[in-house]
Amino acid sequence: MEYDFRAIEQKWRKHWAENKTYQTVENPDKPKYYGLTMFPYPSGAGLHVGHPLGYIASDIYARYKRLKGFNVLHPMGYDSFGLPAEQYAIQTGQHPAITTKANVGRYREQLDKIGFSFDWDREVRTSDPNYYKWTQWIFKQIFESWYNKSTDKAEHIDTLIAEFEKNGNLQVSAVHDCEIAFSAEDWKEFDTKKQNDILMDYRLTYLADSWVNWCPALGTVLANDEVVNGVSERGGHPVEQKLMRQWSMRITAYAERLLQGLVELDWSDAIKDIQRNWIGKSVGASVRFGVENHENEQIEVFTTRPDTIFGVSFMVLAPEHELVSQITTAEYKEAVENYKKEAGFKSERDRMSDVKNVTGQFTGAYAVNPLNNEKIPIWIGDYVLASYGTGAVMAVPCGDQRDWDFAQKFDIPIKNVFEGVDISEGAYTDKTGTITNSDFLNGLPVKKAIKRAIHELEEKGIGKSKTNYRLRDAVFSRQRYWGEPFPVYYDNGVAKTIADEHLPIELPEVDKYLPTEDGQPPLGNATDWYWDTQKNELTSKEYADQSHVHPMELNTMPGWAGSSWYFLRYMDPHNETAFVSKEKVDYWKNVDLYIGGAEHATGHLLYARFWTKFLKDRGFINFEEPFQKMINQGMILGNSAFLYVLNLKVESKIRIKKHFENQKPYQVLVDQKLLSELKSNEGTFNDLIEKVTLKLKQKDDNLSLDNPDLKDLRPIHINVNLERQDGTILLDDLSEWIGKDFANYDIDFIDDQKFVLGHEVEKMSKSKYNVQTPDDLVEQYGADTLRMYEMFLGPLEQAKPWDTKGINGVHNFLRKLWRLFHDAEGNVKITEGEPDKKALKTLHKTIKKIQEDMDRYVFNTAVSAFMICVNELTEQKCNNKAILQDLVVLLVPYAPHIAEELWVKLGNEAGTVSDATFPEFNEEYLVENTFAYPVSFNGKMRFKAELPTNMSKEDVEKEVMAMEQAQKYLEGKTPKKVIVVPGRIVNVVV
RNA sequence: GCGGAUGUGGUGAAAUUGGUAGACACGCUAGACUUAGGAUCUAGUGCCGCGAGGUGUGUGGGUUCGAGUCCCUCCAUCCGCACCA
Repeated sequence: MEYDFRAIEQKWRKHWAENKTYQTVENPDKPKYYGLTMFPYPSGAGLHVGHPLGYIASDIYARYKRLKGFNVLHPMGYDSFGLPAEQYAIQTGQHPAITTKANVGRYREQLDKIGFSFDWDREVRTSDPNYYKWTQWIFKQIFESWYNKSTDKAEHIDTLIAEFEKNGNLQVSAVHDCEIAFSAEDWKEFDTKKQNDILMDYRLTYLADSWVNWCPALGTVLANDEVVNGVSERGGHPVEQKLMRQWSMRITAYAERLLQGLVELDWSDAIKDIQRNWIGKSVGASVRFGVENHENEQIEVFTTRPDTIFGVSFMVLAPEHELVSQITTAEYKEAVENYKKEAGFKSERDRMSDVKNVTGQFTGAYAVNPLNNEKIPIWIGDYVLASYGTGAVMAVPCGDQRDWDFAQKFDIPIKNVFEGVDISEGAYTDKTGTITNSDFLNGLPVKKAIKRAIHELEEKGIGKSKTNYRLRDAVFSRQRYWGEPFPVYYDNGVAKTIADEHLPIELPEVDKYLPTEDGQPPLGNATDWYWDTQKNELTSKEYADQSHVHPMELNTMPGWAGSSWYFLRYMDPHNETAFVSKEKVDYWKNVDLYIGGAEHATGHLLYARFWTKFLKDRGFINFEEPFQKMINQGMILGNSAFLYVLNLKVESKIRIKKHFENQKPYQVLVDQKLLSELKSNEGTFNDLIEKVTLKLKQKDDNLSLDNPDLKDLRPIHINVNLERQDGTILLDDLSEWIGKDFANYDIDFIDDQKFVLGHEVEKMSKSKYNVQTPDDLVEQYGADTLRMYEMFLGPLEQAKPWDTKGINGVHNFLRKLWRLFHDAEGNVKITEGEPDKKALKTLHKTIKKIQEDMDRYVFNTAVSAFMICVNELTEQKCNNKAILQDLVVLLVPYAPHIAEELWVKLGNEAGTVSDATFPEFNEEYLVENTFAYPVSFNGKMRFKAELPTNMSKEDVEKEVMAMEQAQKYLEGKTPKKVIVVPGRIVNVVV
């Protein structure tokens, strides 16, 4: 019997499903292993071959851990709230829940075909009310918390209220936005509204008017990580800054811990660096400068170089800085206003691309350096950002290149505070050297000078040491329908949360998914979107005028809400009384291995860390990093196929109306073969032009080609699934696929009725017609082949082009494996008895290799090791049961279906191989008596010398030098030196 | 500009601690068998050369008996950040 993968795979998938082979139960007697892959957004396009890459690696590792005796949690679910389903709903009126359900069904079908060991009983979907009930609950916990800097953790808001009642906010050290100071007495005097407003400034999620990234095309605000180069990450739509009342998450409270926590994580440096960069910590000082003629005003600046404070020769404020209008003198009013206007017109994108161009405007005002009372001009300039630091810089042209450029452009004097450094050509930005011209800092090296300067500033009460972060609070509101509703209603403008027992607050039905006519989010279309505080239920807007009926929050939560904690829900997915039970989270703890894309570095991966730390602070879980080790799988790129269209402009001698229609380009279809000829040989191109011209003349004598040029060649994507093995596409397939437009192309210049395709590696995408689904490959080769092939492609982390050419090699390997167990007639042929030495060596070499590769998360070379093993056993004609049995177990993680089948053929109970024991490596079988020493002369390998492994260095040297070949390479000379590394190499230096 | 990653045959790649460069596979060449198949088997396959031999891991240099691996220089590609004070 041949290897019938279709029958085998179907049979075992059914067996696993029926017997719940992969159901996971908490078991305190076994060590736990939690392997997780980033759950997918179920898009309408289905899975392509890039998606399963990470899942396969994760599954292999999970199955491996299982063989190693671990109790394995390996779940899967869906990040099922999101924009595409909603956009589709807007277009078609189809409820996103329906689309989502259909897509999830398709994903599940595709995933099921690949033989994953997921425990599907633990599936979660973020759009499921039973799930988002707890997302809402966690939101409430965050709402009811503040960040206490003295304990360095989040605490319940009640502890803050108690403190306010006792001492006001005078002794509170919190991360907050509160701009007023008040005593206990003041607090008690405040009305409820005022108290709530103040608390809002302390809550870890808060409602505030903030500058947000507004994307008109998507009709929603976006978080900073969702904006890339000034346009939306999804769809590439323009984004503008807008002041809006929004929910935000006070992630900045965790900036330092998010930064420090990275140290302990086993993540790639790339991702850690991206997060560090995003958090953007800089240490320095804040200094207050006085303003001449404005005794009551001070300008606070942040600087990382307080040591250069005597080198300050001007000050620059952001155009939006609040003091600008106050301090600008009458003389400069108009110029300043004009500059502000101009700066305001520039989009963020323009400002970014226009870095080189220095602009600014003098305000007429002067600041006073608090250390030497020197008068310095105050400018405004758009290189200073309102949103970073204090929106003002003390400009030190000798030590900062941008300040230097600015001073140069506007002829502002440059003071040098660095000893023996030339600053005539540019600023000196190194943090080394000695400070001079700086009063008490003279003669100090930079580092000491920084400390000394801060000390002095603090002493004089004009500044203090300060740490600044680039990280901003994350906007948490989205003006969309398909997301978690907030469990919040507004009682006379005061945001109040709905009690836990009434959660989840389910998404209301709406008749359309667009914003309302007065510009409110889609939930504004819902009729039953009012909260009745007497009945404790949602009610209709008809009752809106009743005093106990209040409007609900109209925004929904962003996509990252549900994904910030999903890994916890898998532990206890059906719990109705808690988001996860204490016992279960204490057992499973955090994720041991997380596999997913690197593109979530500043989004999901940061937010999930933030929420985890928060949940730890509030005592709900006992760890503060969600993902201990992470591997970022590389993108699988598509291998796009191309044909080319040569557009030749047609010119008519007679310029009368009827000829205009002939003036559209004459299009010649060119394939790769013709293209190379055209490029390499000018004659071919001239030939072609001549022939085309002839054709035109036949049609109408007045027509000719206008400046034919090979540059007017345009590639067109061809569906890669129509490509044949030899890299061509048949005329019929092509014309059918392109459709009626095909008639416009002249194809006479290609022979054979088939077209040679050109290729280019690009991102896999529907629009490039280069998407390949796993389904076809599973159909053609089987899931085991697909699994092994995806691993065989190369290192997991690396981006690599998808190419099915090599898949035969892996498929052949499985067939060869199959033949090891069968005779020529296809009957099972396995012998009992003691295995021979050679076979044992092959097996144990393989065990060692697989073990080592798993330990360092390398999957491609493990596949090679299996191939080598089977090649050797085939050569040895080994069909010994003991050997084959261990081999089958080794193979379970990679090719579970065939392993199950062979396991049964070996006489074992069906369905038990997943819980077999990983074979023990035994060094003994690898011990050899002799070793073939490579003998090099001056580092060049010349020949090999087979010598006993236990031979001493001296004897090896003697033996080798006595050899005939050695004499040949010595050419009669005496060796200067002979290096012998026992069991490794011999190198002769001549 | 700053930070990170990667550069090895025709292709995907391997070389884990400085020790035989190209394992394994695809492709290709030649051959065997054959109820022509997307089957199996044998031999070959980095480049130059008939050959002995030479040469070879992006470039140039260095350390070393020995460098794909370590150090310095430069180049290319990709990713992230970018007037961050």
